[in-house]
Amino acid sequence: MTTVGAPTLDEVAVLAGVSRATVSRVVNGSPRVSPEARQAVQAAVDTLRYVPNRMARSLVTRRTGTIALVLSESDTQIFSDPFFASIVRGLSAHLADTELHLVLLAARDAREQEKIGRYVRQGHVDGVILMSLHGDDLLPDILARTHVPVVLSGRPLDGRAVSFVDADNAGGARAATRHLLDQGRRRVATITGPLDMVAGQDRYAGYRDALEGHGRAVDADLVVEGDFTEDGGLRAMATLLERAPDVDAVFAASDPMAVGALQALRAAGRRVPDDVAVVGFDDAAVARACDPPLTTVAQPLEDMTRLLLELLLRRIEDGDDAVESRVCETRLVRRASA
Amino acid sequence: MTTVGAPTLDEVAVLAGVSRATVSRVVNGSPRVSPEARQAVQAAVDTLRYVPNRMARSLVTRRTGTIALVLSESDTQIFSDPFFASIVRGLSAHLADTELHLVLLAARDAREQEKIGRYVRQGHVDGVILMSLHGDDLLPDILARTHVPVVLSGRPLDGRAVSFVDADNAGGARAATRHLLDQGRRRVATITGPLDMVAGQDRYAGYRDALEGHGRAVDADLVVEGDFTEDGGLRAMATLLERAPDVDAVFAASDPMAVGALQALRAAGRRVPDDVAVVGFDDAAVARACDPPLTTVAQPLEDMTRLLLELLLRRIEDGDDAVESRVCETRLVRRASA
DNA sequence: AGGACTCGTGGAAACGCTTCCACGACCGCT
DNA sequence: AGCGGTCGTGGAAGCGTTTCCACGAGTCCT
Repeated sequence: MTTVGAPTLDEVAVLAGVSRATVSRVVNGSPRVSPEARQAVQAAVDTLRYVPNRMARSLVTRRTGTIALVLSESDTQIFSDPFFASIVRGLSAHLADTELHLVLLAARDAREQEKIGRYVRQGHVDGVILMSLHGDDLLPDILARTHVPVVLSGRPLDGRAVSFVDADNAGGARAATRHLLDQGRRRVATITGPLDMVAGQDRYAGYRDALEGHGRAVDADLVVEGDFTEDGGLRAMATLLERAPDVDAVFAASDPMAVGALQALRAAGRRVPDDVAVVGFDDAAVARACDPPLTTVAQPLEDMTRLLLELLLRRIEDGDDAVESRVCETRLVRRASA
Repeated sequence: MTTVGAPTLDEVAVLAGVSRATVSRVVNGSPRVSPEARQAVQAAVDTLRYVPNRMARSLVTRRTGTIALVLSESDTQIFSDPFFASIVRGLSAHLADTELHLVLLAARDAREQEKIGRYVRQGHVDGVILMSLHGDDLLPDILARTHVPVVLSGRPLDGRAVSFVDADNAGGARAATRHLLDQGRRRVATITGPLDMVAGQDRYAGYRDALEGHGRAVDADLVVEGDFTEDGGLRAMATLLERAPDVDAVFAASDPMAVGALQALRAAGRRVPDDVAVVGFDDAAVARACDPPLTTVAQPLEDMTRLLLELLLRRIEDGDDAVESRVCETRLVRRASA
């Protein structure tokens, strides 16, 4: 028994003068161990710097102690979205005092998605949280075949039966648009998200709802599709100003796009909110920092990440396939831009 | 032998009418298998949808087939840095046709860093690539104790003996600054990166070098510390304009900061490059897209990620502790901003 | 024709852990 | 005093692989 590699349970057992079984019990915090034995084992663990071998443990427990957040985005662009960063932060925070680890997996194309599928099927993780689904996304199907619990961040596009947690995107967009209409704005435009994404669709639907609720028709000139990025927002606003110079309000489906719109408006010499009112979505940090500060729609990120984890962990624990989902209320945050 | 869980080697063996050993051999592509046996096994694998259990395999091979990219950044802010996204993209691309998986691990505080240390020590990964080190970073020490191969993206701050791959930051900054001086600019400022990061320090050092090479002293009024973000760049440029209204050139240590500077300059009514020339660093996508397009310093990302992987994989294969490092040349890309 | 190969194959040990089961020792009760 | 309990403990089986070793059947040489 040389001490070349990492120390094993046996070595600890020998040093502590007990059996492997007892060491295992101590390491796993079983109550059925005498104080003396426990202490001897602890000492041995410390002097040997023993760390259980995860592979060996997983082989018998069928648990890895890690869950994956998988991002399926053609571009690596998603990284720059503050919403994504918030989700990561929220999940990490909730996991902080558990022994569950969070790993991020990114797939840019179909090949990488297949690779992630293999990774999951091979048993590297206990469950996965899936984010950012475009219309043509293969991952839900790939993962469904793995029999590993999955919960989506965001409603699935095709209404399939999976667990998910989402914000009330339509409701938030409706509130935002209504806020603009209630101010007496006559030409309320929108910069939508990508319309092959649910969040893009739902926020656009909310915009339409609000308009129709005020007895207005949707004017195609006032709708431009964006891509959730600041740069996309800038370009979209420029297009809008060209197509409809009389625009006096705009609902951008994300804060970065709203910030981009702000820049385009400044470049065009329009004052915000006097000439054009702007509302964003997400209540990202940038919404507070920009000039003027953005009126925006806040999502309860704390709650959403907690629910995401609750749903996933319950499915992992119980091993059932019950699908369950939650939709969280949004809140309009009024600042200077509208 | 019920088929409740995932199928095992045994089940495949029985179905194919061979032994476990043979199945293992064909699954692992050993040449010492007869064509008939191979075919029978393949068929069985296909009908059973057999996927080897990674835990069991790792237990004996001591390999997990995954490497980690760990990000140690107090903020989740690093996600929004295009340089980070490029590294991820490069690594994924190089790994695409291997069976090695890349997972991302993020640590925001000391506690999460310890947790990552445990994750690694438990044997979840074969090696780690460590990114974005601040001065007070604990991770190199934590990881050193795990005996898992580590290579740093970026020179270590304290000159410790570890493998790393870095761009010639000082050289790039020197070239950028020289480019400005050679145009006859008299008041060349810099917006530095965080000075507790190596990239921040080295790029600042290159700026000083170039200045001194031209027989100029560094003017403290012309040096403002930024944080690599666009917003930080905007604020820094504003400070610069206030402290030194006669500034006629600025070297920003990252493209996002340069873009921020561009905005501040536009807001202040300065023309670029006529009144003030601007040079960035990284040659991010945004450098091409902004107005005017940025002159910037390109790093050979393709090479850097390839080297990162080469160094790491060699250490994994050979199991040696040889430290080795590479510094890659940068290249000045001239566009309209300077 | 017989020995020395190579080649494909299967049995079995090993990887490091958890957990079932059995077994003594001790307790408090009747 | 004897009996049923609880409690702490150790032995051993088992998780799904890989891989060493041995073995029989060919093949090729002298």
